[in-house]
Amino acid sequence: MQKVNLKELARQLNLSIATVSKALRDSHEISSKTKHIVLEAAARLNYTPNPYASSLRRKKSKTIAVIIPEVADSFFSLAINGIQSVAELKGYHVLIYLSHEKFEIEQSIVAACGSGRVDGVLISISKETCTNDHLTSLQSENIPIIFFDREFENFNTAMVLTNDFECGKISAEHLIETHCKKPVFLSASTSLPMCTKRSEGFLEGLKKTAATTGVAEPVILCNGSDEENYQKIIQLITGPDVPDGIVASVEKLGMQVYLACQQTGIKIPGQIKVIAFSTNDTAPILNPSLTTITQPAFNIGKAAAEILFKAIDKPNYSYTNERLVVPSQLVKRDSTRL
Amino acid sequence: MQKVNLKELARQLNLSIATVSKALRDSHEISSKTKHIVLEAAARLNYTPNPYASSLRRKKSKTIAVIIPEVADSFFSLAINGIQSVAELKGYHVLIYLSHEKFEIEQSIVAACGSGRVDGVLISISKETCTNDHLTSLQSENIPIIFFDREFENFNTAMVLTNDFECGKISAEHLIETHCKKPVFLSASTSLPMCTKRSEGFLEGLKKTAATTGVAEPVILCNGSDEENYQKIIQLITGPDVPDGIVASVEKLGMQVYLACQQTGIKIPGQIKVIAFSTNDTAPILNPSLTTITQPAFNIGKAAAEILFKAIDKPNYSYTNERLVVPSQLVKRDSTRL
DNA sequence: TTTAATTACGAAAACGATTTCGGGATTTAA
DNA sequence: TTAAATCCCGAAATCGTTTTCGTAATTAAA
Repeated sequence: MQKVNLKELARQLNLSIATVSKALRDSHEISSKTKHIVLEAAARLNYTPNPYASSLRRKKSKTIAVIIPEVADSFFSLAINGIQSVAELKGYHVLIYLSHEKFEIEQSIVAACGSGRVDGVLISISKETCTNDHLTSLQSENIPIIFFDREFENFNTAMVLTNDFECGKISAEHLIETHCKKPVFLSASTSLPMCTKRSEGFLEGLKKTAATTGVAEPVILCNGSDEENYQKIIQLITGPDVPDGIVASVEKLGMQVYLACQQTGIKIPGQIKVIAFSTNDTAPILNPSLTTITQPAFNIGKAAAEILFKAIDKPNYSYTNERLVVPSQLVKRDSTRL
Repeated sequence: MQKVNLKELARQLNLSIATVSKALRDSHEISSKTKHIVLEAAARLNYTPNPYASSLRRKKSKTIAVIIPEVADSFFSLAINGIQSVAELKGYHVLIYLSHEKFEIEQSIVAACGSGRVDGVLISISKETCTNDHLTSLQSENIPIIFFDREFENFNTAMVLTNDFECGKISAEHLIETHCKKPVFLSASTSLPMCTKRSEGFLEGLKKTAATTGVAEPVILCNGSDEENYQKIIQLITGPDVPDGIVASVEKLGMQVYLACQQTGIKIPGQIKVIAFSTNDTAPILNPSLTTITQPAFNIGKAAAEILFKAIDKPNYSYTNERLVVPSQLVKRDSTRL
């Protein structure tokens, strides 16, 4: 019960390989009578075409790659779901790769996507990524690449992002509304546009307040290890210039702010108000419930995949200029209650 | 800058295709001088072998499939990380498939894994799965299948699980210790051994209490949609026979219990104590912090992948008898505080 | 010196599918 | 009745590798 291929199928049916192949693909060259016979035999013998032989000949792998930094974040879990939902419909297979935020790993992954392994790539670049040679070389093989969530600036390709700058601004404004005098922004990276846009938006939002208020350095970089970031947060909230409002640029930093406040006995929102960019559905039942900027992770993944398949399906379609912004939403909860 | 294959490489070097191929694979048949020349040219021309041609010839895809119900759950996110960590080391590619808990989808996914597409499969079966024909037929193609987290009983293959029964028992005992008189267990399924073992363990743990205490029906089935389950929980905690302790068999049910209590104003742990099987790292900062049975999701994924690669690497190795139990841990927090 | 063994390479056959092309048999048009 | 068109099907090339096998050239053994 194995290894029944076209040759064997053809032998049993006393037909040529060519005929059987064409019958299976419903070619007009084959009579419907023959088609029926072939399909019946194929089902009976449990024939499944060898995907690699097919890919080799057709130069189509029916496979896409998704390259993300980690899968631990709930954002990427949801995004994968979105991607899968459209890949499924198109009958495509999905390879998942993790760069672990390392540029070298990302490079080798991208290289492995060449030579026809995949028909297209969805990528959220790593924090370390500083050149785009690997992406360029893939694109020169005519393999479409789409950015989602995290883009690489100055590389011309389609991307699906959220309104990072605006959300940074909104977060600052919301803190000001709730009477924060000294809000700070915890930035996860200085290289990711996703992150810098959020922090720039935050600073923009801050301009509404008098210049005399605020802390000396409203943007605090937390791009170390989990432990380092945690210590930095502890120092921040127990230090001399303690803020009364914190915006966490990524989910994990938000969690760490909560842990740090819990550990040090600092009250949210009494002493410090907190907003986090997060898609975690536990936000409403946190202690206290967490005000979030909720990204449409599923839809971002879905939209990116849809653009990718448009690019795959029509090779002459100029996909590289597509820019889609799916807006996030501020969901006010108790962590910023007055 | 594309499509440089062996033939082109050989032409430029004035060597035969066979020689170039062998040189690249470091065959002993080729002189080291020639090898150097070939390797240099390959690097210079950015040659990457076509994986599908290679797979076709070698009958090895260097790819494994991971089939899970959903990726939304944090358990599976972590498990994927564990799997990836070993696949990376082995130079394998990872295809992710989602069954959405549907048997039909699972069937077609498993079928697609045949005919050499993957060298092995890691699967956590869907709730609906009631026969194993699809798995049998894959195994008859000599493709190893390993269960992780969720097994299918009576199908003889390797599996990596956690100590579900024991943890069910522990959860009951812990509730009794904290003076619960009427604990209940929310079961996500009656078909998944993972779930039934937990509930059986729970009932076993309950035996320590006098038979007169307890609710009429201590195991409550919540296998509907999110909304249906939520309504069921609301009814439970506002009904006539309200429990004073709840064990949620899966993460999501735990979240819904919290939401329901929040909505109805019922106090945790004052009126109801809660334990959830969960790997969500927000447990410590929930309102109140949540007592969990924490599964070693990463290690389960990792261990399953390691067994799979043992099976792949040595085809005569009888992997099907491997049973690995990676124990979970009860982490006591405020939701079961006295 | 002759024979045997070793070294280094190339020709060609796979792997399993798709597709082009050609040609009998049948039907239609002239 | 003959020419042309249509319908079905098969032979063979092809995709890009890997691998077996054969064979010159060189080296070692006799």
